[in-house]
Amino acid sequence: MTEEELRFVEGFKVGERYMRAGTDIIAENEHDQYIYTLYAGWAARYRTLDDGRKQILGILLPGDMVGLQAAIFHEALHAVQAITDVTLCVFQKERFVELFRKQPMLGFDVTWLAAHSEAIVESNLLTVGRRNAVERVAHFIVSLHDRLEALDLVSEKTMRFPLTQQQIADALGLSIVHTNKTLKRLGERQLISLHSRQLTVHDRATLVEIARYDDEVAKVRPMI
Amino acid sequence: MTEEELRFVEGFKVGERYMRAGTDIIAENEHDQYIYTLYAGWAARYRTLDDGRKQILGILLPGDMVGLQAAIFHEALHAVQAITDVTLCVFQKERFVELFRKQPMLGFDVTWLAAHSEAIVESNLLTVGRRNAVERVAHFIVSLHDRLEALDLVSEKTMRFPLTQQQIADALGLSIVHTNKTLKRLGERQLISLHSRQLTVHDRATLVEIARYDDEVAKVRPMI
DNA sequence: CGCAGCGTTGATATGGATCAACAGAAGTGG
DNA sequence: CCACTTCTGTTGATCCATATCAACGCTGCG
Repeated sequence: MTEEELRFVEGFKVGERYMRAGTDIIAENEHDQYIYTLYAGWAARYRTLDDGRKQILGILLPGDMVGLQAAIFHEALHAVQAITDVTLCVFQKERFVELFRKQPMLGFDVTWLAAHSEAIVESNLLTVGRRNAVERVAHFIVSLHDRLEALDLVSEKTMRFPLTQQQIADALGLSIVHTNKTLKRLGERQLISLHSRQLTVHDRATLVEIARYDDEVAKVRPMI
Repeated sequence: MTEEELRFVEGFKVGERYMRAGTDIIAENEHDQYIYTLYAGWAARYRTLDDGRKQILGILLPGDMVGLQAAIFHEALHAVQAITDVTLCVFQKERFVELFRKQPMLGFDVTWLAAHSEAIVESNLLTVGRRNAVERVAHFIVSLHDRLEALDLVSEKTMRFPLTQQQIADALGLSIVHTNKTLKRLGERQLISLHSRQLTVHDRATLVEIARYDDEVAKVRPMI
């Protein structure tokens, strides 16, 4: 990022915001005037059916952008919920178009992020559409593991893992009971252990094999 | 679109390309030097597991962009297959970055398209993760119906519908047999009829209700 | 004529949902 | 400090939506 771009982004920034676990950062169909970047904590994008069924579309980790869709369409088609307490960098939405005009290469980076986020959703769609329960859970864990590792949030194969089993179930299109049993089976096979919000991946290789995990999404990312 | 932008896009265009039904326009992990716009015909983006299970991520209709991901990541994470015979407008990929630099607002439109395409995938993820078979088929049909209507490709509630049942099954994460039985049931209920690649939607309202269809994706779109 | 691709239909199997009950942990108010 | 509630996780029993298997029919084509 050039110095000029950096200065531009700084000027773009309004401040920071702190939100409690469980609250909605963005509600479905809402349009607020800000875009965010997740600075610390975990969040989840999700959509719901009117009878309450819920599907988590993707997990957001530090560095991810929140509210791009809302910025482009003037209202979000999905909601975003804080999974843990969360701190966000806040940017002004009105100046979003300005970014494309004045710093075209930053505009390109935004497109990069949009495409990247689509790639993750696609990957989740493949999982939910065509993998069985064990494969789904294995895939989910490996892919989160790798993302966290890239952020240097894994040490000794162990990471913070603040998701409830209900949330895992909603991400994978499974019932909570079956999710529980599947997790337990992976534990019995010594592939993972999960206690008090700490996850250890003992045997990534076997998980990859079970999940038919295909590395997939590029690791390089623009700084924004 | 300003005249200047129009001229730019024209200069960007390399030519046209015609492809037969069934061929891959873009293969998984391939990187070719072009980006396309679907000018006529239907196509499908899909991903596969190594044992052959296949998930269709989205149906592409005339006007949709093909290969954006490939342009941004230098290789595609999904493949794109022509469902019918297809004609494509071909653009040069190397000049893609140039577009952002010289015509920032076209860059914004590209981001718009990326976000739009993500919204469709998200919608499909919700479908596959949380709707049952009837709901899935109903949702799939209504949403295609509406997209085709916006393109003025529906007359008398009837449209060309070139998908095989295998393809519908792969889009919805169902088996082909169950897809067949579900379609049949919708037919018996007088909601649709589907014969020789022609689909008639007799009762959109009931389908919407079954699917809990939520209009969702914006209809305005930039010209590109 | 024979084959290949697609659709159709019934019989059977099963993965995962649903139901029900309970256990532990953490918070809350008295 | 103790009841009480709420949230999350655990486990077994049962049910059912969907997958799988197996045949067959139709159509178009070389």
